[in-house]
Amino acid sequence: MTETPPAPACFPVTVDVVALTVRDGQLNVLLITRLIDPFRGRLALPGGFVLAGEELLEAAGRELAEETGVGHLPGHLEQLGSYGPKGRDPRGDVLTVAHLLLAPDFPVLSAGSDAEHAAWYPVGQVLGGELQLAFDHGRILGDALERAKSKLEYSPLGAAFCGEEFTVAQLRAVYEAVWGTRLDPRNFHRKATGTPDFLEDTGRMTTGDAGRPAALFRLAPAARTAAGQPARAVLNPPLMRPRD
Amino acid sequence: MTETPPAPACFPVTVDVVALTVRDGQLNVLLITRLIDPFRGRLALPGGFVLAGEELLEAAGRELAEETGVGHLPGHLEQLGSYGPKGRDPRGDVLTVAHLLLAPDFPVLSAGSDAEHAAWYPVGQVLGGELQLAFDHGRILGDALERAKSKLEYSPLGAAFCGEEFTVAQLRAVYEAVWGTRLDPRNFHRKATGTPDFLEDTGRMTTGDAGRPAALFRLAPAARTAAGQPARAVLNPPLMRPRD
DNA sequence: GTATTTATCGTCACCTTGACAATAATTCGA
DNA sequence: TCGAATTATTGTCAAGGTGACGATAAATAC
Repeated sequence: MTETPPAPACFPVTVDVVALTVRDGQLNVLLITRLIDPFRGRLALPGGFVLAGEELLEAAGRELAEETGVGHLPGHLEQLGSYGPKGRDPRGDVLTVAHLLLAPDFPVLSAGSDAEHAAWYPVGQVLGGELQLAFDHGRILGDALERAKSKLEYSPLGAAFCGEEFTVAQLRAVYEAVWGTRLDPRNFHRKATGTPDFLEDTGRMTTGDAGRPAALFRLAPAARTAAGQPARAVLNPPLMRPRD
Repeated sequence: MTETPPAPACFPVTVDVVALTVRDGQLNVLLITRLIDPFRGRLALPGGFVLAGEELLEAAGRELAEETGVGHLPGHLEQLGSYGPKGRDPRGDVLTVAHLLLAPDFPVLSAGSDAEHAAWYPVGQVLGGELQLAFDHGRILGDALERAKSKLEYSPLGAAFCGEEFTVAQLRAVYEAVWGTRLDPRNFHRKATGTPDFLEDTGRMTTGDAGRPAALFRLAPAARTAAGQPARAVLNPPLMRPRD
């Protein structure tokens, strides 16, 4: 058999992004429709090659912005993990570094006809349905969901799905969508507002919605990074997700 | 994934391994002494280039085995995260995928004079002391420690530091070394033996040690993978680590 | 207005934790 | 050989967190 040359092993490196949001109480993931082979016509995670001189997070943010047409990405972006390089692309070995974006619902610009079309898809529909993702993106999505679920337990990252200010019920809807369970509103309210360094009352209230107005909260300073995004683990003991 | 750009961006890809163990009640990390520039003479994480046709975990295991001279790696190996490629190696952009090994203490073969010397170093000495790791390995080590600490909370992975069979006290020593705290032996015993699907009594006891003989446990089947290594998250509620 | 909806506050039993007493079963040392 | 020391294990108890659910507040819907 042929010997593998001892030359330093170089690989094409891509970044992929699992962008999650909650729309109408459903967890959604951002997917693009591939216009070229392999997997032409299939849905895939947005992503692309890392450019020279770029950091991984940077590349992930750039690719996502390019493919959705948004200027500034909302939400929290973090690295998920790396996959490959063996056997995940029929064209050859490609290493991909997957990322996870937890974001409030944002509109995806329907790009022109020659660009790949990006859109939100309900996660349940992607996993359970006949939709099959390109490459190993189904596995990556699965890992991303598991990460998202567990992050909500012990970090304030659920707030990344909400806007700057939000009600306890909106935050609860995030937990319910990500975990796929119903939570008792009263117990959730007690835990969310009672956990130190989690939520901060803005003093303002919602108006116009059905039912009693709700207090508006924002993330407490201790739960935010300098950039304003939720970061530090503060939920101790964790917000426990019901195990089956 | 997007269309292939004119010049697909390729990078040299390495794997690094943060191998942790507990020796004499102290958390230790496996480091090699670099024999070549850059950072000649400095301590660094073991690692090396990913070869064509290799998976990441495979490459990490191979490199670690090569540099320590052990045949079969004990313990639990998992991916930690990727770093770079920008600005971490003075010779150029290199992407590295860091890994984490939690293992029982194993002897490192002192390799010949021309090979890089691998040895265990107490983590406290590496972090606090004048020892400065090569490249961005100090940051990687820091991330690895944080990962290890949090894994012990909600997974049975502490047992990866022990052998096949172990006493509750040995497991407690692992927690104390990794977390850098003292734990009450009685409360730890209650939690460890009382958590379903965590420990399984072998029916055998220790002999010869000072004090009352201790019962020998192994990981419960539900906490093991097929390979025998601890895997599934079972500690719910978690084994809480004392926060400052 | 009255019904409905949603938010928020309380209550209570149960469970887990942290602190610590008590007992068991061995080795160590005189 | 016999206490002393050491380590393991079982309990006890108060404090705090959780799950289940009643009750009340404050808006919109009809």
